Amino acid sequence: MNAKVEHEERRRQIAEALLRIADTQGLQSASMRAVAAEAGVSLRLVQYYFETKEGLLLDALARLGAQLQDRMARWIAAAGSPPTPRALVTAVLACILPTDAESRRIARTYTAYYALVLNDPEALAKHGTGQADLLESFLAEQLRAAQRDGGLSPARDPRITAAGLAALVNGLGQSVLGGQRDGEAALAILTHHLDELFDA
Amino acid sequence: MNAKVEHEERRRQIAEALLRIADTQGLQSASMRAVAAEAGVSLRLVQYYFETKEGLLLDALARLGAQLQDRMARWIAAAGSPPTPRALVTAVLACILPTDAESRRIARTYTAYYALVLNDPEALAKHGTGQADLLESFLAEQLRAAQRDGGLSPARDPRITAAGLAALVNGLGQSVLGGQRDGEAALAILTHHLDELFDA
DNA sequence: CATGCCGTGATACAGATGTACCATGCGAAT
DNA sequence: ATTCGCATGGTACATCTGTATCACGGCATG
Repeated sequence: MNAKVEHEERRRQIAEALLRIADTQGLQSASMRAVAAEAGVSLRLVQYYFETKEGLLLDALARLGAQLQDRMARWIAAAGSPPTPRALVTAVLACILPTDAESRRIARTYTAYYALVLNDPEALAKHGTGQADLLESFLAEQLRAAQRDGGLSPARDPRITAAGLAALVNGLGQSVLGGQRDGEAALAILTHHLDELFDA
Repeated sequence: MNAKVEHEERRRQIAEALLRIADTQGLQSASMRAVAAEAGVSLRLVQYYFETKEGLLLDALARLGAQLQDRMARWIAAAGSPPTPRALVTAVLACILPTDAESRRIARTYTAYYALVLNDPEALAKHGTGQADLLESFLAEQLRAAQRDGGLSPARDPRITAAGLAALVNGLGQSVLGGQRDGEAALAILTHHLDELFDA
């Protein structure tokens, strides 16, 4: 049916307007009216397609997660075929770092949500740990594969090393968003650490 | 003069009420009226001691920074006398990690400010890079000292390693606040990485 | 043709928020 | 004793926010 397709299209249009505002002005500026104006629709329509504001926020957050997953899939695909474990780890981590417009947008928007979700324990339980745990598991698995291939010292603990790498890129991303350094400097620090990890 | 002392005392009382709300409910819940109620004073007094809300937010942020600096000074003092460079690095990094009530409070409150400041470029320039750069410089200096003492391989780049450590603890802190793991697990990951750094 | 549902618009409403204004008490200085 | 400045209280005001309500046109189905 055509109506349903347009429905989803409208929801996407409105949710992405919200994400655009969250990126450029922060979530506290994303009022229903501001989202409506940004999306070029009336306030009533935002209400119509998302009954409540919480619904809109949650839907947009889900779309943001999908966008990040898309980006990661693209960077993984660009890691070569077949990719080495080291290439996969490098791709995934570098992909998260705010080095270009898209990753900066995603990082900034995630940060906007982060502070909001920290004081909402139930939303935290639902959306918080899932993606991050998945990332760390993936990294740990690739590190184990690298150990089997001899590209990584067997003395390293894959789980702990994976957690450290994930935390490192998150922290580096924060420093980039905070203006402490630019994306290239952060990437240089990351690759430096990866070199030390895989060459020792 | 007594009046001035009370003045500062009132400002402290009100600013700490703001920080308490930012910690427990987030900065978006820290309205003038909420701060007044939390501090046990009238709305008019909050206006009187801080002409504008922005002034209150900035003052409270400065106090938060001082509290973190105090905590770091205490942890440095507890690192032994004379402390080894490694002990200093460990103390400073572990002190930032949200492992007890105070550090969790500071980390949560900083996060609340973080999202707000990200979309205010001028405030970002003033408060953003200073503390973080200072921390990294301190860490780099201690790493150089460790290299002179033979406790750290001279092959490591102090600046890059210091930046990596700072980013690591920030990222670990994020994961703790997000509920991905508890403070002890984060501390275990940090000490594991420090062991690998200093023993290799 | 009539009916009724769906998308859309305009607007109303209640509450919150930052700030401004007026008033009052009180201690000190003239 | 009067005046003056500071600390404090109460409250008004304009604006914004999320949500609810009323209204209208179109289109399909009976």
